[in-house]
Amino acid sequence: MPRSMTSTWHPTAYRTHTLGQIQSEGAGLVGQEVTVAGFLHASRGKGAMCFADLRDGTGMTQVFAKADLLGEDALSTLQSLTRESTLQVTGTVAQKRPPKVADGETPPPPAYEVLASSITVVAEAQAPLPLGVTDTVGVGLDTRLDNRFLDLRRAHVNAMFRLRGKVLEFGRAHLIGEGFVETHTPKIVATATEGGTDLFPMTYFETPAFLNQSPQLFKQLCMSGGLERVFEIGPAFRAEKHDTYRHLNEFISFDIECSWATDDDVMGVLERMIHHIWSSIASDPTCQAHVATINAWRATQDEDPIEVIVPELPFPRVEYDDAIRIIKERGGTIEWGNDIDAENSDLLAQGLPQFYFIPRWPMDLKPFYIHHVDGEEGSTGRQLSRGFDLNFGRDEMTSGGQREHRIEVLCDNLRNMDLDPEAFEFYVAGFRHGVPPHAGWGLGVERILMVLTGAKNVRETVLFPRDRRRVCP
RNA sequence: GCCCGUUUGGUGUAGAGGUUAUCAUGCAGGAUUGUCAUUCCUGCGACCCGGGUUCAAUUCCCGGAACGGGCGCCA
Repeated sequence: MPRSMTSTWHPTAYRTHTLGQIQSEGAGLVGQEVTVAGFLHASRGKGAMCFADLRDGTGMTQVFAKADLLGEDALSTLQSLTRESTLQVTGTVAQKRPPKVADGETPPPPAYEVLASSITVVAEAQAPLPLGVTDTVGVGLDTRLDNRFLDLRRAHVNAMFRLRGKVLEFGRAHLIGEGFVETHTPKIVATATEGGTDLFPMTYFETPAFLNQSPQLFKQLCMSGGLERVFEIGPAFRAEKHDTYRHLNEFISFDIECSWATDDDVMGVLERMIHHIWSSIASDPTCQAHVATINAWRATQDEDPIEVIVPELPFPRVEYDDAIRIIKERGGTIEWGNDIDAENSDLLAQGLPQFYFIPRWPMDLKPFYIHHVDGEEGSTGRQLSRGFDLNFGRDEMTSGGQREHRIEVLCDNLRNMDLDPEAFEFYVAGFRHGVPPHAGWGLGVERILMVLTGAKNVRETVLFPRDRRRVCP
């Protein structure tokens, strides 16, 4: 499996080096003139000298300024510049004087700074800031989201989104390695794709249309089209007026569909992919640095550090039938045929500290496109399906299953669920001229990120979340 | 959609029927400093909106708005 590529930062019109390079390549740069740029993270010193911490996307470097090198005017400009202003600094690289350390303590590794010879204020930051980028005082989520551009400058928030990118990178790499092809399906659709959930209506020229709730039906048509193994990472829209820590009205769904496969086969794909993501993050130094940044913040908030614990393969499987029995044994109120609600999920999750599958749900709890095998019945004699969920603790990460490829059964399912096969003709047609048996799943990217980063609210894992009350920014 | 709660400087908070409204952070000015989350001094800055009760409401009551938590449903 290809490792994550090491990124190369080329010089740009605004800088010769990144601030990260000043630190990582500092020994070789001492005495050399460089131009760097970034946000003014902090500045100290109002007298004859000034220490300014400059921050860019790669790290932080101290700029040291004295009047004899920089000039009186430029020095006082720097000293009066507001936090978070952007500036460009030209100067020579030098090794920082090591800090005083108490006896017995080991001195820190050498660090490098820029002795400023000229500065350009690019864009001044208005004060006061709507939220403090470097402050350790807590900030309410709503204030943060209203000012997300500033919130993102905070180290632990920035680290969250860099980790998000890595999760997608590792997940994508794993699926490509298993022979899956990346695809895109339409987000503007003419009919309700699955029924059940509320959709956002829109107008497509003169035709009523909707934002797609999932790529489900289209990725199945790809199976009919012989693409064999596809995946898609894309948005899904749900007009549900829910208001919880784990729901969004726009989220990113990580979907696969796989031909000549059963539910058990694609559970294997899913657990191998998650295992790959976790083990890649655990062994990637950049990711570990992001985790450390998040943990440094958590420490200031009296929160326990997060740990990247690579889950063991295979993940536990607790069939629906057993899940109901276990919940009852633990005192939960539930009947065979009920969905497993949050409270009962808590009971079930006892003793299951990580990811676990719940396969073989009752057929009448699953959508029309889920396959069933005649004769597979639960303890009450009712028909089971080949649908499964993947949970972490109480939270559902994935739902998936083997799909119904038998056209007569598919149409029966539609009718049994009060849906009209005519309305799904574009989909049903795909089963009329030969189709492989197939299976797949959809994984909530944000929910996976909650697990990885310890975020208690799904909104933390999305740049600009869309929820019941928020469409802006 | 249902239930519960919250709303105090830019940010995060404490608090009480009558206070100079607490603390932290921030901001402004000053002193100190090749600093390492500098330190110290001085100052600035707030009770969500409407109505009611009361001699007096930011505090109690009602309504609204905004936000947060729980549930349903889902990924």
